[in-house]
Amino acid sequence: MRTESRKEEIINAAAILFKEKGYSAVTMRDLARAMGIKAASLYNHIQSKQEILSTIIIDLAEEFTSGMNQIANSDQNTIDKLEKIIGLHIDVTLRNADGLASLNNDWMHLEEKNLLYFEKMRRDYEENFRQIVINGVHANEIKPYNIEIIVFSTLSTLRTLYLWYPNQNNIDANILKKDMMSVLLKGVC
Amino acid sequence: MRTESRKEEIINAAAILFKEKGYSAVTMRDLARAMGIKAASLYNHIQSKQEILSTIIIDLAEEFTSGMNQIANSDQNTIDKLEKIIGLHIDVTLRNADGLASLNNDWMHLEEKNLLYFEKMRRDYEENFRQIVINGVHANEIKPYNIEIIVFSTLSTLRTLYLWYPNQNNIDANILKKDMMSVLLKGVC
DNA sequence: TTACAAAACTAACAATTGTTAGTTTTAAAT
DNA sequence: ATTTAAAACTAACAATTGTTAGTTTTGTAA
Repeated sequence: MRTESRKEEIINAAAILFKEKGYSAVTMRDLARAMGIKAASLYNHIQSKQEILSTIIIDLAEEFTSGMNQIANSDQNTIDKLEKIIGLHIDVTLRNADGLASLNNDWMHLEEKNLLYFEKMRRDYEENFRQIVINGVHANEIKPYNIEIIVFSTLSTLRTLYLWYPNQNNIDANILKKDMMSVLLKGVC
Repeated sequence: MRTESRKEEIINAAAILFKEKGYSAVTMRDLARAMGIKAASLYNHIQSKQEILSTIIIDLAEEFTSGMNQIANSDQNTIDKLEKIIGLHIDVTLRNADGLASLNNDWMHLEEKNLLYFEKMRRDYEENFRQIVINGVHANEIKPYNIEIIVFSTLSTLRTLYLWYPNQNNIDANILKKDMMSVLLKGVC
């Protein structure tokens, strides 16, 4: 197993702290304390607090972008695509739940350039999702409810997984995927 | 129409700023600038930055608590109760979407006493919700999926309404309630 | 043992933070 | 016109912020 570099250790520790209190409330001295070193020592490994944030968020956003593009460009039916999207969110959540907190709550603290890049990726992701739902309605695979409400309610659940899943002990990822499909698509009553 | 006091104006302005950047990233000078006065002048109306945050969050949490208690103690069937809960979230979101951002993202910055009070209200709210779902399953009104997944996916959507609803121009509240019921309960395919 | 790079340290900085004290302005009631 | 309370102001504070400069320690390869 690949041992993580000191820089990666710092970024992971930062993600945990950012999850607990948000980017702005975490000081470099907090982060240093969590690493067992002094704040100035962090700068042997990272360039700035901002670099930590953008690494966490942009890496995750690119992961979602890449995953979504593959799914959207595939020739599966709507239900299969939605299943793949749910799987994507569950996989990313399992691998990096802490980072997802920053992506969801601290993206607005990215500096200009990365902020624009992030916002474009998020817009594109949502647009891909919306098109899949629209196609599903046209193909009679999805009920003709208000598109925006379907997109919003589904995405809001998937985006919030990071808050919930780490607290559920031993729900197997595959069982979760199956149940999440049922609840999100087939309804509960 | 009741004119709002200067203190209420400050709290409303603060809620908007907290929504945009989070509690920790908003300075008293930011807030003063938004009000068109100097930072020190704010203290003629409020006691502290912390008081602003706790007013925003605790008022909203008590509103949810009171609404949920009425619903949980009523003798309606499960579906009607869920409909009332959805209505509660939509009503609160319509009235104070900005404040809900703080409730969702900045509750951890409450000081000890209010933090414990808030966490208890949130626990009780969730437990009430869970019991309603459990009773619904027993009464065969709700499909016997994993309870935690039903509770999580529904609540995550309702909690995130504040991000989405203000951006939808003129979706009537009653239509939204009806569609949200359909999507959350009857499924989309 | 020496050499060297990685990674820690101490000390300090300029800027920003929430907040206080004391004073002046504004506007309505007498 | 005078009084009074509300609401603004200026000036300053002590603490905390992200970050830099320069130095010392640590561990590994030659």
